[in-house]
Amino acid sequence: MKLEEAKQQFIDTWGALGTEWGINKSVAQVHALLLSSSNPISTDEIMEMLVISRGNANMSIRQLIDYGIVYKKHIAGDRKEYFVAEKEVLKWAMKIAIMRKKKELDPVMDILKEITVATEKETTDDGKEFHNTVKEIQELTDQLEKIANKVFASNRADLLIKLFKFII
Amino acid sequence: MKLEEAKQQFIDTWGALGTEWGINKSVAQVHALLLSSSNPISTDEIMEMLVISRGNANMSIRQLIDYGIVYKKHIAGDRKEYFVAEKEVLKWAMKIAIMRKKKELDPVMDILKEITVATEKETTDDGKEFHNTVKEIQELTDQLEKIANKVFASNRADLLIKLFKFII
DNA sequence: TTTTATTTTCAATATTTATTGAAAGTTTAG
DNA sequence: CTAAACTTTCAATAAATATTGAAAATAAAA
Repeated sequence: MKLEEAKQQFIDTWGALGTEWGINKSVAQVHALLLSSSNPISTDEIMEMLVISRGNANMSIRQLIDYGIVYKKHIAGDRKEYFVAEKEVLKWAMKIAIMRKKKELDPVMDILKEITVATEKETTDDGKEFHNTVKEIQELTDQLEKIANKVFASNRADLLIKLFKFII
Repeated sequence: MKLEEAKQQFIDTWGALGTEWGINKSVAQVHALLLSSSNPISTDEIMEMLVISRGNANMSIRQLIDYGIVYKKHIAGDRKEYFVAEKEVLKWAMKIAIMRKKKELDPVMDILKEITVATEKETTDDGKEFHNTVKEIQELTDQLEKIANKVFASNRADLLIKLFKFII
């Protein structure tokens, strides 16, 4: 397999995986492209290499920058903006996890909590069972969130993985 | 908040969360509806309560049954099929996790492995750096997969959560 | 300042994904 | 067996989501 082929396959795979998990294909592909490149890349190069429009390239880059996993890089004597991806895997993986948790999971956890409280005083069997179901989900996500928060805060997920492998 | 209101909010929230994570809205809503009900529910009731078509209801139920998180329930003297959701949270959460891992993550891990091997002998700086990036991703996912497999196999994720809370 | 290069925005359009509903298939009752 | 009850399938359609591309905005150079 030639290098360019390998890179292309990586980009395609990343794009497909993103799609399945609710991440825009172009965003995932731009991320993969930047990950697979040693040097900073400009918007024009991204457009050309992924065959996407300027608008799409621009918005995808911006989203990755918002996630904090891609940085702008100024190149002396060039007016264009260049971009590089955070290459440390655990670092960007954690940033994506933190961002998605905050944006998508936290609001749901709040609602689960609300529902749990609101159904506390149900008297019917049906009401009590629903309360218990929601409460169980809420308590489990709560425990997982506490663990996740500690992992995120520690910034030493690598050590934790080692520890976990040792224990289990 | 009235019980019916609470249930509806649970169903809506579940549907929205599913959508964000690549799970069909109707599938997630049917799951939530079954979770929030003490008694088995028929296709007709699902159609009525969620205001969806027979085809959609049928396919959503089937998918949940395929996941192994919803069961058919025969009711004596009734020709209709009724359905109940697995109520034990950890049980269905694990089943969903296992299924998605197998279907969506495992193939990607295979490809990452392939790319890692295929770029082993790269000689250019660019080639070597790409190889390292992919290898790092591959190794991390590999470690996480091993942990996940053990957790899945143990069927005692509850104990592991307690253990983890204790350690960290 | 004016010109030119570059980036951003967003309405229009294309693509993908979800949903419908009626016909075909299946099962059970009479 | 035949009819009725129920389930499944899937082509057609609708809805949601992603992408384009050109105009507007911004920034740098002349």
